Amino acid sequence: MATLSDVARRAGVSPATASRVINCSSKPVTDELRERVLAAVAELQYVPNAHAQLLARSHRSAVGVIVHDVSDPYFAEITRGLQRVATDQGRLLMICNSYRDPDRELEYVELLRGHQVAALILAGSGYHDEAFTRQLNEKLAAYEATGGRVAVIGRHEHSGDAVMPDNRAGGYLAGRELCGLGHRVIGVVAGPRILTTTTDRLAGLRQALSEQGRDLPERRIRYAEFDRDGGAAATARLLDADPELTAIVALNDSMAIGALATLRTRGLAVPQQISVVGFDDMPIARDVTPALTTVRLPLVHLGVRAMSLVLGAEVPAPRVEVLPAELVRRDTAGPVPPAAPVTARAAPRARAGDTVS
Amino acid sequence: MATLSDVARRAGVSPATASRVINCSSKPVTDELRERVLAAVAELQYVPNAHAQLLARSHRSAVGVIVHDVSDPYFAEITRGLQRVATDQGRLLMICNSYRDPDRELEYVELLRGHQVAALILAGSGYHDEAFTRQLNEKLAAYEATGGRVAVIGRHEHSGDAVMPDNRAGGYLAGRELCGLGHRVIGVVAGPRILTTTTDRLAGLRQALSEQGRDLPERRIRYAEFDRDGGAAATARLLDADPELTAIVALNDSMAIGALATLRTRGLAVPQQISVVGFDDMPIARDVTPALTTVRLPLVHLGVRAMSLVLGAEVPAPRVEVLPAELVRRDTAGPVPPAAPVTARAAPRARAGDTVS
DNA sequence: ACCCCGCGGGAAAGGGCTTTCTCTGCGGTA
DNA sequence: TACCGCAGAGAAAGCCCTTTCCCGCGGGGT
Repeated sequence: MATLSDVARRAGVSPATASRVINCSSKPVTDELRERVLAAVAELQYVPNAHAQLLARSHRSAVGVIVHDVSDPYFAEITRGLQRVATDQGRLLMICNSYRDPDRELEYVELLRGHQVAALILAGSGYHDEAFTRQLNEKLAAYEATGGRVAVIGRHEHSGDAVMPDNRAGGYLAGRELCGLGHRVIGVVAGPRILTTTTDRLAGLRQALSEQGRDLPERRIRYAEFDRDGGAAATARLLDADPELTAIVALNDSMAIGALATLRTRGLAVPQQISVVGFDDMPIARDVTPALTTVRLPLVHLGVRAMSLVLGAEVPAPRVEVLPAELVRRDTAGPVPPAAPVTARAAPRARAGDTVS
Repeated sequence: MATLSDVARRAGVSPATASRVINCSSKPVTDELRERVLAAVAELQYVPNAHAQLLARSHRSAVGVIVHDVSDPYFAEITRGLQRVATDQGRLLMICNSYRDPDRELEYVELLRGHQVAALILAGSGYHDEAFTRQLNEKLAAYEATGGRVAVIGRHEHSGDAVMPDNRAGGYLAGRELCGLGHRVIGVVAGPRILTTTTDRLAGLRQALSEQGRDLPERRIRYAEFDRDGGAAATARLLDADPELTAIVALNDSMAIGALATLRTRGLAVPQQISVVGFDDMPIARDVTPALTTVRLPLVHLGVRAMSLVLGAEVPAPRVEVLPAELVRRDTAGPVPPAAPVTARAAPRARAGDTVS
């Protein structure tokens, strides 16, 4: 790799001058030398060593982001919002996937700290895990003590800036909608119970039901991975255990899509025989058939706000912004059926698998 | 930020010793000193400055990846494959989105070079653009000249290692399938014509049709963005121009989903009135209704192979691996309808928009 | 004619780490 | 006892860049 002194030597100038030309420093350089340096850069295909630059410069520019999984549309949307603001300010984003592994999350905090990021954003659910939360907070505090800025999205554990989707209100909206449609026997396809997102959404749902004098017994909740296959499996278990079900709330849209797949396999018509409500309103929700009724979260905006907080002026008091959820009525939630033909749902209809050629 | 010398001072040892302990160097250190250093590290919450390390160490460890958009499932799957191999080898991945902007792609090559990545992987379609291709090749050549490894996925422009999905064969499979089902009037919902992926897939399709003595006139092709909305719009234009259509090939699954949305809006039954074949077999393909018949590409494997090539031993001759496509028959492609009721398809049926509360 | 100022350029000091080289002091061998 | 070798620790030389500090020189003011 060509270095700055290679360029300087070739141009017949000192490294200092070469550096000044390359970085468009305010210090004036005569046109002739400038030309020579630029020519040398082009000939040698010189690219400054970013690590040396970051070491020599004092100010930190990159921002670290830890999400559960960028390829999950929920985080993809949030990340889009983060990117937008970061790009506007000429910041580089370092995105890390924790894959919902708390240990990996801790490691990434260290890693990003080591990479001298100016700020750190943690997106995704928190964990009901005392020990982990304490460790994380220690690490974040240590980072903040050295001037790093931190914001979290959708998790309460951190004491600093936070942007929160209103998960509880969203759960409440889903519950109220189904109650309004007359549903009394509602099952829940939930994410891992260790995630605060799961419990927050459940709490809102529970509140809506209890306002109608109904409760949500644990046997009508199935916990599984927060993805399509988790939703499909949980739905199957729910149906097996409770054939009376007239509605299912899935705690995110991926799980809802899995639920729809299971219902289709079992020949249950949505929403005629059973209703489904999802959560998040990810882009695909409108494209499944029937289109998914779901709770919309302003995902992109969540990212925009978090990045703005973290790159904005430092304020004494930590800021917590709660962004509202809203119900999006599409085609998977309908009135409770007059009488559910119990026999139909007990017998899974075989569905032809994919054929591949 | 605490530095190594802070740690050393606190432990009462030299920076050299501290470094050796922290990096588990092969040089022996007495247990007592080791203890002291470790204690100091913990107390100071010391994290090594990654940039200083990369500067001091000679060997490069990170790998750079340039994709069009990680949140696009096509690239998300490829990236999953890349990650898997990289993680196994303890490599950090730097992932950059070019958003299909050639200039940004060029910039990212520089950026990653500046970050001293050990290897560079470019995934996604190439461009039919002489000037750009030449520039890119120059930059890549310069990088390789300094010991960098390069591999491309799904693009021909680079002369070195490459992993290619068999786009042409995939297009052929889609065409043959529809011909076999009796379709004669086939429309194509295509991505941007500047992308080689588009033209390769089209070429295969064209070949399949011509083997049946049919051709694929340009008026039955609509080029649009390679995403859901592009597919929806292109399908609308296609239907308006050619009501005789009995089948549509979408050149990727996102576009196919857009196509299905448009067909649903217009009240056209799939596959009874019109068939649809997608491309890529992204995970959501099996979950739309009807489930999408599509051409499967081994996306994860594409990533696995590319990373393996680039991290494996250097060989004199550049390697080109072509990974096969296969047809996945689901529910969107059926036999050509006996007689198409032309009137039905000319009149778009209004569809209720989402209602939000 | 002299002094001072300011401009354009270079020398050199870091920035935080790794690693080679050097040094000290110990145990073992002849 | 004298010498060699080696283990374990530190000193110091980079890695590549930025930036401050300093110096020489030419032009304007008096």
